[in-house]
Formats: sequence, structure tokens, C-alpha cells
Amino acid sequence: MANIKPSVPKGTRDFSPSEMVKRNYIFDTIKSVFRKYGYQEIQTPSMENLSTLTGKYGDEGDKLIFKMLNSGDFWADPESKKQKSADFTYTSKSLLPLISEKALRYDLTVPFARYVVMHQNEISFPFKRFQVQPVWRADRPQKGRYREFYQCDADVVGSESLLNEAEFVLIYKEALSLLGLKDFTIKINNRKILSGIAEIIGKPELIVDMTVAIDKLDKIGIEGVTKELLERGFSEQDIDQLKPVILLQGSTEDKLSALKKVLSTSTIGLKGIAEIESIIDYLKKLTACSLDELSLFFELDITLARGLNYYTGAIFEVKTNEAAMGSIGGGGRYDDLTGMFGLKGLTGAGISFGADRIYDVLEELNLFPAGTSSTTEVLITNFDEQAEQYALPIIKALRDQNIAAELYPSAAKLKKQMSYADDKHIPYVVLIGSDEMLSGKLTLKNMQLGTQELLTKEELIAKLKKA
RNA sequence: GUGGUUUUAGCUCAGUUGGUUAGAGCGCCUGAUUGUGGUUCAGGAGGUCAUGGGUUCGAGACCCAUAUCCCACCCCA
Repeated sequence: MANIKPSVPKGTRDFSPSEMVKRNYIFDTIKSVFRKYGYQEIQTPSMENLSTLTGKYGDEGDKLIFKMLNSGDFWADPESKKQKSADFTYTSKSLLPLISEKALRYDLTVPFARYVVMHQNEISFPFKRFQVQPVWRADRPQKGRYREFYQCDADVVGSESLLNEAEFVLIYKEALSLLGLKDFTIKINNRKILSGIAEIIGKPELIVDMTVAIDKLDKIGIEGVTKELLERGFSEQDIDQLKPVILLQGSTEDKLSALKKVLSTSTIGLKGIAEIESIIDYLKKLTACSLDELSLFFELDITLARGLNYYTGAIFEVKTNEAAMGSIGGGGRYDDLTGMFGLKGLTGAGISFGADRIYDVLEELNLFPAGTSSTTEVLITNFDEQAEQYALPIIKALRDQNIAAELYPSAAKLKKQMSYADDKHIPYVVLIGSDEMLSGKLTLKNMQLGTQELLTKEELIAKLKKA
């Protein structure tokens, strides 16, 4: 067999022990906050039926779904299909459903909606679940963008209450603060406000084009947005109407009162504003903070658009202001995601943390807590067969006391065994040779100080239990 | 999907206008130390120069294609 150079697929990575310690720290922190707010964990399969995923993320999203080739002789089917319909032509699109029926999950929200519909009889609503699993996107990798990455989602279905949205803000705030981030912004907007704006300027059908364009405001400026709006079918007159809205400045109160005037004739727009106000009211009482105090990390942003494919109410996006990174979290309310799977009238809302981006940010800011690398507390060296036999009951006794202990598995040179302990940052080494076996006193070496002492088995256990 | 960029030892990287046997640091192995790591000293192993073509008397270097890294766009966590 040819010598194949080992590699992993584009955009994927291995995680070594030291990285896993840090990754688990992020996962555990976020999970603990989810639990604190009453969310329960589930998992779903890595792959879903392709039909479950397609059409939920828009055209761009569909392209980025990793499809899996059918097993077996998948080619036999297109051939017979072709015979059945004379006008069948071979294109990537026409062929796809015939050769692929499974795909890797693209996010955790759509599989969750599928889960809820399938398990509706065993679920008691409102159902609050969290899920921490990898998702896959066939994107081209770049900074903060991987083809395989973890999302940490919390979603609630079966509750219209805006209390949920308010609590999402608190979950973001609490988890990111626990992770050591100091300066971040949780942006909120409402799809209904965007609909209202599109309605006012008389182009409700162009809402997606409008939001995609204005979402780029902070990146390409008002000139860029104007240009893009013109390309997307808006007139100069429309843009003149739009400009004052998207350029709204000032406090959240100012923005809201200005928006109320602009949207005074739009029922849906006013509803969106009322929702934002209600969320703010909840937040004030849940935090005992004023709106000004909340504004340190919470901001109404009319230009925030996000995935409009299933969001219908509030939308969230979280950015850190301490590092150059795209959003580290996002979410929103979706009123009919389960409807696509046949369960109507069930509303849902949720948020997601991008664990890999958070990892990159914490690494850049040096925010990982130190000294959590090794788990082994003590290594027993292995001199020879006789010493190994002597060590076995000792290692049992240590482990019985819940002390992480390992016996070096071969009688390698002591130098090699000591280096092993050193590399692995094991704080203690026990040496058992003929002297020790004769006297019953074991040599315990403190690897950090370099000191040694002779201890009985009982003394050893007592000492390591304390340490 | 579009554009730019990177690829030389296990890792990070030098390598002159195309010219003999491709180097360094770190890591690894051996010894100084047959029962002691992290420091020091001496020695050693390790390369299809990403892959496949091409130009040339001669290619790590120049050209083309592919893969890959990173970055930007689209879009997104």
C-alpha cells in the first residue's frame, strides 16, 4: 500500500489533551448556565435525512449542507428514473435526490424541531432543551470559520412568553462573563420591525433583500448599503425613506420612540416594538438594573438581520468587543419551524453559542484558567517484574481512595519513566525498588520541589489524599 | 462559489540571479548519570523540498495543474 500522507479534511481539526481541557471548560461553563435556567440536555444524530434539512436555511445555506452519498449501487436508480421520464436530464440538481438522501446536520435548531415533532407525545410543554454537538458546513475556511464546529444551543418550544427572550439575554450575559469576557454586546432586533419597515416603504416582498443590505451597514457604510439596495430593486425614493430609520442613533429609548413614529401605520411593526419593550421590562426586573445599566451589554440594533429563513420575532446576535471575530452567538424566535414537519401552532425560540469562536477569543485574550492540564496525581515507577507485582495492590489502594494513579506499564529505564511523568506534569512519583520492598517504606518524590521522602503505604495514601 | 496567499526534518522556519553532498532552533534517540525528570555537555537518527507534469546541461528555486494552509468576498457560529 502506498505511503499516504496523513491529513484531515479541509476545515477540520484534531483536539489534543491540552486543547480538550480548555474546550471542556467552555462546554461545562455554558452547560451549567443552561441548566441553571431550567434547560435539559438532548442529543440528535450527526446525520439527518436530507429532506429534513433542505429548504430551511435559504439557497446559500442549502449549498453549504454536506451531503452523504447513498450506500450501495446508487447509480442503478438514476438510470431507471431516466427511463421512466423521457425528459430527465442529468444535472447536479436533478441527480442529487437520486444519489443522496442523508446529510450532516447544518445546525442544531432544525434537528431539534424534527425531534420535537417526533417526540411530541412524550414531551411536556413548554419544553426547554439544550444541546452541545458539532455541526458541519461546506464553507471555505477562514478566521473563526471551520467546516466542523460545535454549537451550544438552548431552545424553548411551546411558550410564547417574552420572558424566554429576556432570559436568553441573561444566559448570554452570565455564560460569557463566567468565561472571563468583559466587553461584549448582545444585539437584539425583531423581524416584525423589519417587516414593518419594508411595509412602510411599500416593498414588503423585498424584505430579505432589504435586510441583507442593511445588515452590512457597519461593514460597508451607508454608501455601500445604498448601492446594494439600488442593485436589489429599491428606488432612490425608497432609500430616502429607509435612511433615517437605519441610521437611528442614540439611546434605546430614543430609537424606540423614533421607530414608533415611523412605523405608526404598520400594525406588525408596532407589534415588534412592543415585543422589544416587553423584553426590556422583563430584563429590568430580572436584573434590578435600569435600561442605561443594561445598555452596557445589551443593544437594540435595527440593522441586525440574521438568518431570516425561519425567524419571525426577536433576533439576537452576540459580538465580543475585545477581539476581531465575527459573531460568537446568535438566535431568535421562530413561529413555525415545527409546522414544516406537520406540527402547527407551536412557537419556539432559542440561542446558540459558537464554542470554537469563543475558544479562539479566549485564547487570544489569554483568558483560560491556568493549571488544569494533568489529571494523573501520582505515577508508580516500574523497576522490574517483582516491583510491578509489589506495586499492583498499592495502585489499587490509591485508586480506591479516588486518587488518579498510574503504574508505568513496562520496566523501562528510570530516566524514561521520570521524563514521562515530567512531560505529563504528574506532581508525584513513587519509586519502588529492592530497598523499598525490603523495608516496606516507599519513596515518594515531589516532582516540583525535587524532594523525596520515605513513607508507608498508609502514609502515602494519607498524604496524596490531602494533596 | 469568487479572489489573494502559503506549503522545505516531528514542530517553527532559513535556503542568494537556477549550479557540488539542502541547513538552523526546538523536539526525539544515545551517552556523561547500570535507582531519578525539568538545567548542562558530547554524539546520533530523521528530508520522494505538498503531489503530478513541464522548461533546462542542471530545479527546493522558473512555468502549468491539483491538493492544502491562511486571509478577504458571498454567507455565517
